[in-house]
This record gives sequence, C-alpha cells and structure tokens, in this order.
Amino acid sequence: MLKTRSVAARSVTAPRRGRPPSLSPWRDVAARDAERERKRAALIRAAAQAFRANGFHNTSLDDVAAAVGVTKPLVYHYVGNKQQLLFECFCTGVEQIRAAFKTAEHSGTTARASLLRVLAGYAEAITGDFGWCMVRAEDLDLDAALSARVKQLKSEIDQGLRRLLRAGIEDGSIRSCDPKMTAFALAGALNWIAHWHRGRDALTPTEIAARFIDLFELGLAPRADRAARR
Amino acid sequence: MLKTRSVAARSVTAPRRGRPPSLSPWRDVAARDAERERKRAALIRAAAQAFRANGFHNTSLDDVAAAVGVTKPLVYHYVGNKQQLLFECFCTGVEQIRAAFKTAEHSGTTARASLLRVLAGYAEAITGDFGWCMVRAEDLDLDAALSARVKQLKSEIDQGLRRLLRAGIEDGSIRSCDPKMTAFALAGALNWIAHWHRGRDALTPTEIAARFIDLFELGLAPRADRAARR
DNA sequence: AATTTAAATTACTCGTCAGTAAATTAATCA
DNA sequence: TGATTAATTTACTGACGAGTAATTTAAATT
Repeated sequence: MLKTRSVAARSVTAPRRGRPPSLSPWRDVAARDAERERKRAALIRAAAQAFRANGFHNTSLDDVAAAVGVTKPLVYHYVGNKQQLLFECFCTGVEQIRAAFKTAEHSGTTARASLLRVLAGYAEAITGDFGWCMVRAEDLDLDAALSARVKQLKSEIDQGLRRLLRAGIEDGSIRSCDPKMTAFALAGALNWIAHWHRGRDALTPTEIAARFIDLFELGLAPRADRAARR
Repeated sequence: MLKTRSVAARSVTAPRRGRPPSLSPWRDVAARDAERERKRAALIRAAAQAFRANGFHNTSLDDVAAAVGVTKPLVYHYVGNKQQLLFECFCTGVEQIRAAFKTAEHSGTTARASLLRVLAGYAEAITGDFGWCMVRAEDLDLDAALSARVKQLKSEIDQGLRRLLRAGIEDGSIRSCDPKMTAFALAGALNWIAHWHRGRDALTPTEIAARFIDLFELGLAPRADRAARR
C-alpha cells in the first residue's frame, strides 16, 4: 500500500534520476510547485468521483484519501476541509462551462448558434467527473461564505444564458420568449443529465447534446416551415 | 410546549367532547385510525419541509420531531427509520404526479395536449412540499430495497412520458424525435424547478409551467408557420 | 375498576467521522 | 554534511446523531 502510493505519487512527474545538483533551482522550484498542484488536482478529482458515486455525506474524507492511496490528514494538507473540497470540485466543473461560453460567445454567426454551442459544451461538462458536484453541490452543505460564492458562480452562468437568449431575440434568431424561464428550462434539462448519465451510456455527451438542442431549437409541435432550420 | 403539542394533536380531529360512551365502537376505531394516519402524514410533511430547507443529511430526526412538537422516539413509532421517512416523502410526491397522468391521459384530444397537461401537473407537484424529496431523494441514501422501489417509481413516470411522446408522434401531434432523450429533457427541466423555486416566487407554478410548455412546444427558433399553434 | 393496548417520553448506547496534535519520513537548501 | 522545510503518517479527540430500552401517561376494552 505504502509502496503503491509513493510510486503513484512519483510517477506523475518525469522520473528524472540523477538530476543535475543545481543547474537552475528555479526550474526545480517550478516543477515542485507544479507537482504539488497536480497532486492537489488528483485529490479533487478523486473526491468528485467519490461524491458522485456515493454522495457528499456518504463519503468520508478517509474514503477520499484511500481512493488516492493516502491518509486523511494529507487531505487537510492540500485542502482546507471537506466543504472546501466540495467547493473546489464545484469550481473545477464550472470552469469548464465558462470555457464553453468563452469559445462559443463571439463565434461569428447568430446568437442562437452561439447558444447552441454553449449548450453542447455545457452538456459535455455535466457528463464529466465534476458534473455531479456542480449540479448537486448544495449551498446547504456549505457555510455562508462558500455558499455565497457558489451562488455567485451559478448566477453568472445563468446570466450568460439569458444574455444569449436576449441577444438572439434581438437579432431575430430566437423567437420571443421569457429569457429567465427559458434559461431555467435549458439549464434544468442539461443539469439533469448528471442524474442519469453513468459512464457507459448508449449516447456520447455530444449526441445527447444534439438531441436536446434539436428539441429546444424546434420544439415538439410539428413544423410546417422546414426553412426555420439553420 | 407539551400543552402546545397536545392541543395541536387534538385539534386535527373534530373536538367531540362528551362522546357517547359506546354508541358504535367501530366508528371510534375508524376515527382513531384516521387520526393516527393524519398524524403520520403531518410528520411526513414536516420532514419533507425540513429536508427541503436543510437537506436530508443536515436534518436530524430530532429536528423533524421538534418541528411537529414531539420527541424523536415518537418518529420511530410512526415510521420505521430515517430512510423510510425520506421514502415516504418521495412517495407522497410521486403520487401527485401519477394523479396528473391519470387525469390528463385520456382527456380526448391529441397526445400532445395530454402531454402538456401532464407537464403542468408535474410542475405543480414539483413546487409543492414534496417536490424537493422527489427530485433529490438519492438512491444513495437508501438501502437496496428502498432504492429499488424509488427507481421503479421514477421509471414509471419516465415511461409515461415516453409513451405520450410516442403516441404524439403517431397521431401526428408531435414532431418525430427521440422519445427517451426528449423525456429526459422534459423531466430535467421540470425537476430542476425544485432547485430554484422558493415559496414566494414571482410566478405561480401554473405560470412557470406555461412558460416551459411554450418553449417545449414551439422551440427557440422563430416560426414561419403560426398555424402550428393549438 | 381493573386490564390491556397505544402514545409519548426520558435517558441512554454506540458508531461514525470531521478535524487536530504530535511525530516521522523525505526532500531542499546553505 | 547538517539544518530547514515540506510531505506524510500515527494516534487521538470531540461532537453529533441514528437508533433503542425502559418507563410513564393516556386511552380503549371488558
């Protein structure tokens, strides 16, 4: 067990043996920091997986530590406490969604096209390791400070969706609708994926997103106008 | 406190004082059973409210008991254990949704019309006291037996949605789509309401449902054909 | 009135688990 | 090399909360 651990911990970095004693200490320092960051990230990912598998409250920090071959106090060495750990999982996931916004936002065409791209990236993020934490991290499980930050981050995403919807209504690419409720419906449908999507599903995230987008774009009622497409 | 409790417990049933000693014991027995059932229901409702307010794991049975002015062991007198309590909350909520299916299902017109009615009832149920439990009751928090029953009940609802979708595709009232993914999207959007809807919201459940239904029915893309309405 | 049954309480057990103090090992530095 | 600092562990505390045993109070039955 101990052997396993130290091997794992080492294997992340390149196994440079016989390092030159002091060619440039700066390089070494940077590498060390990077490794620390990598370990921290591994811990957070392991936690996210455990939370998704068993739920936040049914996962002890001993579990998380064991999952990565390490003992509990080390978890505290890398992250403040259990709440903080959940929060980090949340942030990691949110970051992916923000990235989706970044890449999709000013991508030329209509606001509707941008929105659909965001939704695809969103779906991708939700099906990832951090999707569950992002969606189910309850403010209730966090103290006031963290809870506020979570709400803030969620709100930013929500506002991003609404902005795209409004833009689409203005540029004529989206029918007039209530942006708030529509954003809630979109986010809800996508977030819900975290509840049912489990690893080996028939459809890939992209395929799921495509189905959802089709529904949101065209609606359930039959269309007389095929022109509305694209 | 004690006084409060006993008054509350009594006030549910008609305050028949000086009851005729033994006119018909059967009537009395039935009334007693009914009262027991009413108390049990009150407990379950209180639990649902507490779970929604603080989360399942952040709610102790002492909390639940206190909320109804009673002590913990009495909770065990009425319901097996904490899991069971959550399960009961879940069932109560699900029952409302089943009712929505019942009333909407064979209501004459097209399958799409039925579906939209079901969605309205669904939204109504989600915003109620038991919505949170229905949506967030994690199989993870229940042992194998209860978890299986929860999955079963959820699946029935899912199948109900899919059936309506398929029926709609057949009778031409719904565009061709992937029933499974569409059902997931619909359920997700609606379930998500439980995450953000808090008592005094601007919109009533019915209004929310209307907005959602509009989106699902007509989609985001502008429609050339206004005929598709109704 | 005496007895049985149900409703509700007090006072406890027992396990789990977040979080910590102190010690140890390994790596870095001078 | 010896001294410092970081990484990691062992061994603990302290609280909380689910669930129970034993008891009391009230109601129902005869």
